Amino acid sequence: MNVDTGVGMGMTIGDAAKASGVNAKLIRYYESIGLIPEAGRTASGYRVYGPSEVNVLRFVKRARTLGFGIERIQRLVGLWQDRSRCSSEVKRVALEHIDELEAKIAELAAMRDTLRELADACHGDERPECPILRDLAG
Amino acid sequence: MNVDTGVGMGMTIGDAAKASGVNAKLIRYYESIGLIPEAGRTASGYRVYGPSEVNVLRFVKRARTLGFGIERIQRLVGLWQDRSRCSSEVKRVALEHIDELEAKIAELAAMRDTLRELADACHGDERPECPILRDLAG
DNA sequence: ATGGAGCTTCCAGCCATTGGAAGGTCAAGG
DNA sequence: CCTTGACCTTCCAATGGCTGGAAGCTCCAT
Repeated sequence: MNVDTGVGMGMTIGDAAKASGVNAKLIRYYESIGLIPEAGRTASGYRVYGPSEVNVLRFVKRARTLGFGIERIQRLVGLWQDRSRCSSEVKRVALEHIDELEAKIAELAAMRDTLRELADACHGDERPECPILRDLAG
Repeated sequence: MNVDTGVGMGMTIGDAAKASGVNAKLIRYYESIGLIPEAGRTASGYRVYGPSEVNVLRFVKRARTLGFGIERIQRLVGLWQDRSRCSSEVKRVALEHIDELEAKIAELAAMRDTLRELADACHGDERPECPILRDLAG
């Protein structure tokens, strides 16, 4: 492969996957939903990636690791590539996400706390009597 | 409606929904995936529910509220209706779920902590410089 | 020339739900 | 008796963020 795009060596989707940590299937998916722009193609139809596309993929990967949803990542990529951005906009996106994380954490922690209490009260032996089931049965 | 099933009044799916807190659509779905047994039917094909079916629905609802997945709820319902169960089995199911909740909470909390640090370091003003984007860009 | 690795597209499934369309049924009011 | 409208039925599609597989094409080394 190694198609010369004029600004450096082009890599296949597999190479871009290795370089970015985003697997090939997912790269195609991201392209299909418009999260990343359509990749260039060789004459035979293979997608071609350069260093800057790989950087975008790495950015997306890191953002996903932090739990951002696709839509927000789209906004973040847009801001990242906008030299006249305000950091306040970026911060707002981050704070929104933090709020959602907090809400989810609180929800899960409430479940855990309730269950912990019920499990602590359960003898966990061969007898049928069980506070967990008593609670679930209302 | 009010079909006499011989053990009390039968209710429609809408009444069962109101009585259990599980909406009609979801009741049908639960039946379709085998979480709950197939409901009886009137001559004209309407599903019929009695008090014990409503109790199962309430049990399922409560278990979902505690975050249990469908498969585990199936096990819990089975144990609930098994008079020769061991409470240790119920407890094991609960503890498995607690472990998963803990893992998820830890994952989300790690995201939140990282983001909080980045957001705290971000000026959030009209300038483009932003630690959040710097982090994401690697 | 052949083999196999890698590329292409498309389709389907995961989880637990929700929404909608198209059509049948029931009870109340005129 | 007939209409209205609330309810019921089934089926199909979408959500988010992937993952897997099938069928077919291309590239490169042997």
